[in-house]
Amino acid sequence: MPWHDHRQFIEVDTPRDFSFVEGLVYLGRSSLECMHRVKGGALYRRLRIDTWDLVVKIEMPGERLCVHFLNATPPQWARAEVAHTVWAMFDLGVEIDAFYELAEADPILRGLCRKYRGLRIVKMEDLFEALCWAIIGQQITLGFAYTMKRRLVETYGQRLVFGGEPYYLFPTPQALAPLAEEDLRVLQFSRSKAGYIIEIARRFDGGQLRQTDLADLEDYQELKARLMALKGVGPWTADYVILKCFRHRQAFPIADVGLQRALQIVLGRDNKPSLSEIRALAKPWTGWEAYAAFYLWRVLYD
DNA sequence: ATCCAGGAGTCCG
DNA sequence: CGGACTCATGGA
Repeated sequence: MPWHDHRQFIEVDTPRDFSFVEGLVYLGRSSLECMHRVKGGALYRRLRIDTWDLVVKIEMPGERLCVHFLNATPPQWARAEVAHTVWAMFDLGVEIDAFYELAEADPILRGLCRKYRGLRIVKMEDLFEALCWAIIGQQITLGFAYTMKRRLVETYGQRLVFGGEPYYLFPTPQALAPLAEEDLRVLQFSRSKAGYIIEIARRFDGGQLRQTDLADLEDYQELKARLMALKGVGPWTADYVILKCFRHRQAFPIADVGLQRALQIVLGRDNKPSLSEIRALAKPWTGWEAYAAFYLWRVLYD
């Protein structure tokens, strides 16, 4: 992961077949997103690196990703950490050639991979945030999900205003662990979702649940099982979170309504494919299911 | 009112 | 295990 230091900004080398623009399309897919902003071909967001609380602008004017430090000048070790974070954020370590090779032989993926070439999974670095977001998004419209997340973030996250714009850190487990269900119900969380999220916050806070422990798990099935052991985390949430947070590329949220809608569009049908149909279609995608899902979602953002 | 939305838990054979 | 039923909440 080679990077170049310029003190007030860093540059990160990028592999072939990486489209920053496609990453921005994904990140900018909803105007209701509260954790970052896409503006003028750049991504603006807050980044917590140990004790360093950074506001960064990420752009790609040339062959390298460029991360500008807007509110501080972090030390060299923290800049190195930022380079690593950005590398992971855009999944730059994945050798995507194998996926494209597989896609060329697949009637569904072929067109998608040609059209959206360079699109890589945009990751979330924080497992707790990913779990909360997935649980929030269960069985409700995305618009309402964004509203719920914004309320949670505005109420329990940490706000920083820079350049007249608000930047938030997602609520920590420590911030949510002491809550009672009613505290989230007033934000229009259902009783069950409130309970799930608070319980998971307590697991993190108590140290029984640690992202690093799960990241060490080599086996996808074991990781999925560990996530599903949490109340409120079913197959869809587990796969969604693995896709967004972990390296395992087998993750495939097959029950995802968006995925089904995307397949309906790509197949040019007037109804959504059944789970068994999707299973059959996804057979050739073995080992790259997460990328297949991410590319399919992309058709929803056009 | 009715159906849907980036599901999960539970129970049953 | 796979299926059926229940729960839960706002939006269109």
